[in-house]
Amino acid sequence: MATPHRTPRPDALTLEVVELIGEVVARFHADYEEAAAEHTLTGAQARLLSLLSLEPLPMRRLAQKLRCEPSNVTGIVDRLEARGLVERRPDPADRRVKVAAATEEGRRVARSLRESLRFAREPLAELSEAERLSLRDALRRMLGS
Amino acid sequence: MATPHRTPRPDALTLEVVELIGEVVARFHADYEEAAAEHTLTGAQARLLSLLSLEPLPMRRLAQKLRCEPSNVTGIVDRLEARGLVERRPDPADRRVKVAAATEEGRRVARSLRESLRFAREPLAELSEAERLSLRDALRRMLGS
DNA sequence: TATTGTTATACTCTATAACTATA
DNA sequence: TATAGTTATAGAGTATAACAATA
Repeated sequence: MATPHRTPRPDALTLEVVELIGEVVARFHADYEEAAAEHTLTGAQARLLSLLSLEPLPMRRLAQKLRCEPSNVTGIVDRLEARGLVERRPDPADRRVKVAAATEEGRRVARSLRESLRFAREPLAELSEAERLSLRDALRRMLGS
Repeated sequence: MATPHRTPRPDALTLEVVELIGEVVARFHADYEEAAAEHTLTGAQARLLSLLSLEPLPMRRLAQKLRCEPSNVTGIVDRLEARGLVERRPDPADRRVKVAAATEEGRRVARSLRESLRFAREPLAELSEAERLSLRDALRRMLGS
């Protein structure tokens, strides 16, 4: 066979970058979970609350954004609602829809959560502005945006 | 008060890079979970198996590497062992210790898992070699290595 | 006494399927 | 009929505490 691999085997540089990204991902996640825990939130709760702190969303949309089944969203919103961080509102246009929205307190917690994310400061602080710019451009191109 | 913030508020560029890293993290995770699911593994099982495909490790060390409690490792190894992907070996030097090791089949699955990680190819393929080099350097510095 | 791994327990997240109330 | 949200269910991950075997 002339082409033993359907897709090209990544070169050494690519493999190293993948490895490094894996480490960054692990550190980012650990930081995020830790910051959530400091606010007595689980990671899933923190992610949902962060989304709602930007704009209210129907349950269905939340499930899409969180890449999970709609039935899971019910429980997560239930728990946040029980703590007064989120509320469910009716949608006047479609009475089947429930729009989840962060409360004042919910937005406060989301802001505090965002600011306690050390990842924004520590590892990035190691980089010069030029490095941050080139990092930004590389990430943008990777994400195809 | 002269200094209203204990830590400096990140500038706009830093915030954008954090945002982008968040997206990369999300995509990486989604890819990883999907690749694991294709092998009928959960994310946690895939991570543990990947670790063991490099070298056998005592249960305690596994917990440290996975950043979780040792009691959790018991269950994950149980499930992988039931499928013949991992085995527990005694440690001759300390009879309290059990060393988890990937079986031949486990290493095969780990290799297949690694190769099915699209993240290694698709987003990085968008970058030129020079961009990958500068991305590597930035990531290295962020991780302090 | 301290440490390793396990068990028991309780909670959360997750997907699947069935249900309800709307559309 | 189709859709939005919920409920019921079961499996998996997680932390905590208590335990047995070994150091």
